[in-house]
Amino acid sequence: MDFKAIEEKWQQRYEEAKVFEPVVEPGRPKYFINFPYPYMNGFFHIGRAFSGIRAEVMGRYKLMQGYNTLFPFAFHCTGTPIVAAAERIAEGEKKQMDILRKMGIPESEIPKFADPVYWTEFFPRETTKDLKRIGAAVDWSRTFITTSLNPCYDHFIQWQMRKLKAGGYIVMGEHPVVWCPHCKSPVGDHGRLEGEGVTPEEIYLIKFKLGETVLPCGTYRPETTFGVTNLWLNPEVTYVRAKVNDEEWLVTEATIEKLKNQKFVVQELERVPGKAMIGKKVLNQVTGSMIPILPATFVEPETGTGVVMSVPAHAPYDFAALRDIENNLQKSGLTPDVISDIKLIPLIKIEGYGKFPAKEIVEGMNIRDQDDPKLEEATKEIYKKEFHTGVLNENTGKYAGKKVMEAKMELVSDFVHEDKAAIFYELPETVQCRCLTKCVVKIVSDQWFLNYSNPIWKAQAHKAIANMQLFPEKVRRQFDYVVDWLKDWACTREYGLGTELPWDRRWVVESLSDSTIYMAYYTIARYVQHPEKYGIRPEQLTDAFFDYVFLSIGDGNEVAKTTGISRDLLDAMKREFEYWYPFDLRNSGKDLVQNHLTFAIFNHTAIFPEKHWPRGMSANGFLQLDGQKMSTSKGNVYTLRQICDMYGADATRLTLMYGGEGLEDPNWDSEFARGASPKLAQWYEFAVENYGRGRDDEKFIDRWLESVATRTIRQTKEAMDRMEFRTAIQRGYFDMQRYLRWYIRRSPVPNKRVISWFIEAQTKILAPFCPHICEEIWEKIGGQGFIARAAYPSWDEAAPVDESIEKSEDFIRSVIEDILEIVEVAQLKDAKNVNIYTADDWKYRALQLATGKNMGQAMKDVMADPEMRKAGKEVSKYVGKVISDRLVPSGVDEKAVLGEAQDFIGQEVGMRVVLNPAEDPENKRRHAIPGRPALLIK
RNA sequence: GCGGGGGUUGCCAAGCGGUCAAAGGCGCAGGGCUUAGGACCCUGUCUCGAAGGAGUUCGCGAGUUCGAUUCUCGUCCCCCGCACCA
Repeated sequence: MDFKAIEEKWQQRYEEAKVFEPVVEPGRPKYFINFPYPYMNGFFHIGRAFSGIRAEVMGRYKLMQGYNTLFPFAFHCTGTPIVAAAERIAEGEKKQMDILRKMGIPESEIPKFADPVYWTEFFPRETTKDLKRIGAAVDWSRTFITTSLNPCYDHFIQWQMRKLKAGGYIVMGEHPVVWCPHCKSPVGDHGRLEGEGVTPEEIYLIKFKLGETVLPCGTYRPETTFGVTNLWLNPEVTYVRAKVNDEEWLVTEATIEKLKNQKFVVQELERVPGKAMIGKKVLNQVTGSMIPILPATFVEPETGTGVVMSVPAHAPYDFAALRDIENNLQKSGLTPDVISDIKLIPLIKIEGYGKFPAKEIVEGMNIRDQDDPKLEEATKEIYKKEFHTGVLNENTGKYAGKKVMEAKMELVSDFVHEDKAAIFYELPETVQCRCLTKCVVKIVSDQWFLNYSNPIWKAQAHKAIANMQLFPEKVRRQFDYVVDWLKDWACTREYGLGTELPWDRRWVVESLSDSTIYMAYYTIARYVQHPEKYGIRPEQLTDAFFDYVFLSIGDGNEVAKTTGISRDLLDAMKREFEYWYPFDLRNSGKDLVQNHLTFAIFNHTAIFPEKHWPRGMSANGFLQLDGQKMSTSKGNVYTLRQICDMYGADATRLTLMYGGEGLEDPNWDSEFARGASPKLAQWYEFAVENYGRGRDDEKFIDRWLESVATRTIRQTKEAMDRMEFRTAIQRGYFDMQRYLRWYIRRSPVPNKRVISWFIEAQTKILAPFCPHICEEIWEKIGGQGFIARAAYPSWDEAAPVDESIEKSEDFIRSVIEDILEIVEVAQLKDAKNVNIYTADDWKYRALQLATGKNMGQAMKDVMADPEMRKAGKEVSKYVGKVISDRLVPSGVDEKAVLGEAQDFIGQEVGMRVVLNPAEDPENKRRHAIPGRPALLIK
């Protein structure tokens, strides 16, 4: 079977007939589904294709449900990666060129990628091809790219930003970033050689005082200020006395640059060798005590401020260093009295440790000195325990009795307000820029933020979520959590492709911020993106235009006049928006719940009235490849194009959708993919061969097939409604096929009406998953139009599932299985004859009377029947079994069913079947119970 | 660490108080389709079993219950996110 030819044939027909380019049809219910446009720095990845095709399958399903369905698609080009990659190509960087080579870009084409604009042309074009190739039911008349390269979209984003600003949703502020001092720009993950995922962490500078000089000690644990016994300075390091804001600080040289980057005003005064400070006494402003400065070699000048406070009761490093001094007082050059005053000060109680946890762990782990690497582990252990389970002691004043976790922020805020501490940012690990420079933390000011921390806005977002349909329902918690957790989002960048911030042209709108309400743009894209048809020029897309079309603000005639767009065209767009909006569902990978999808919710509530807020969101896991996580290092990353070449469109789609559902990571099963085409080919052949053929008389088994298929279609539809596509394929394909196989076994010549009905239903169920082959079948069996637009299978509510028929069939199956098992176990391969004895009538009656009751009541009711009393002992034995095994009557007329299926059973087991013969040589009949006839095999 | 999602028989995966040795798919084994078969159909696929049965299983450890894969608690492991970025 030539799948490729079939796929191309139908893709062409789809395009010619504009099957997926819906137009406004007033009165007809619509369904608008979409998918976050992919970023165009490469081909469409198979993992992303999984999420995209889920949306597309849902769209196709809704179309078959009768909805006027819109599934548009666009391409994201905003941000730095494309620009950065193009620059690297321009520089001839091998690594970047290899990436393109690996994608299959011919050598001669590579130089073109030195221009970022080329990326934005090439990849959207190629991705479009790939999506058409997979049969994606996309309305391509609405496609576009982002950034100023698309002036119409650019105007739309400018309108959006002005709208948000006018609404008070955009504020100015500052925030810490990872910064490259050489490139003079923030360095995101993709711009780093080292330090992926590292972000600035807040640390606290506790101010100790030596006269008027402040010694700021960097710490993650401000609560331990209550237990400081001394400070540590590295005697081998040079310190600097400097004017910092209005105070005089003492810090290491390396700290000076860091302070400057973090908005401290710094003026260096003089250099001081660390050694000179040893032995001096400083004031702990929090406790009021005077403590000495002691020497420690573990103090690194690059970390924190190079000034460290010592809490030997709770910090293993401090305890070890202090012990080192005691052990070798001479070397430290200190007098004994300095040391003798130092007493460990406990301030946190935790379970499993005594008063001095640091002492215990250092001694317990046999840590030799302050340079012992085991200290790292000890510190982590104590920190974790104390932070999560620790309670502050009475010597912590107003914080006493509180948990460390809870008291920490309160105490920081108090210290800072009392000028006893300052907030500072530090990188917990080294970050190296691609230019080889070591990165630092910089506080960027004049930065524009989307004010997601605004509680009123958060409340709106919660409200929107509460009214949304979510798949799977489990993500609701996550959405609500994210809304609460989200802080202000820096929505502008200094660098990269995008839309200039309309009121401050230095900035470009950041790439997640230009992607929040663009689904609205899809509704009018078929007009504004096609000047050749409608003659709309970008400059005509004024704020008044968008206000009118999207928000019904302003007078149509006035807007037509000022924009120069005809009133008719204007209103056509307005109608289009009002018909399609809000969107019904947006599907993506689960990673976008925490940012993009939630941003979309926020921004919709800010700009649109409630009736246009999103109706639904859905999320799915990340595609694994044959159980392996996809990653470049494993070399198992595939593009949609590659997979499609290997397996074909329908097989790829079916395999993807059978890969999994819910939030768990789905799996691409190559074995399944390999077997998919033959399976589909087989269905094609069966359908075409059997449709409209068969006998006319109706048998028991025909009703059985109708019954099980009806039930299964219903289950399939329910799964489809919830986007549970794996379940839908399980029920709607594999279960259906299993039933069909049994049906054919029972009745090699099918009933004409039933088999034709079944073939139609099965093909339609498969159609959203494997559209091409299903179109082909549909055509061959004389279906009207495209199966893509045919009505999804339904069932006759009046002739519902017939349980007794299904149970009867199960009964036959179980009898056959029992016979085969006996033959197997008793090694009766040569048996020729099987006698089947159904249970005595009284057992059916006893079952009827006893079922669902307790033993006493059951016996009473059964024995009330005089007939029963005759059988006495046997009756009580059977009733006992009914109760303990919770048996229930099946309602199957066993004699009749076996009579009907006698020949079939005989044929299946290869024996002559005799039903209820008078003779019973081995006295088997008495073992028979309802649902379980006795058997004698000879 | 925090928030969320998970750990089921060779693999993928359903089940979420009794009907469960646990659906389905894949893989594997045997048989059939009177040549072949990467097609298709049957059968089997935890262990034992010369009559349809019995036993041991659902990350690990406790508990609730007449009864737990399903509920509670503890514990270990895996995935996603923790931001300024696509």
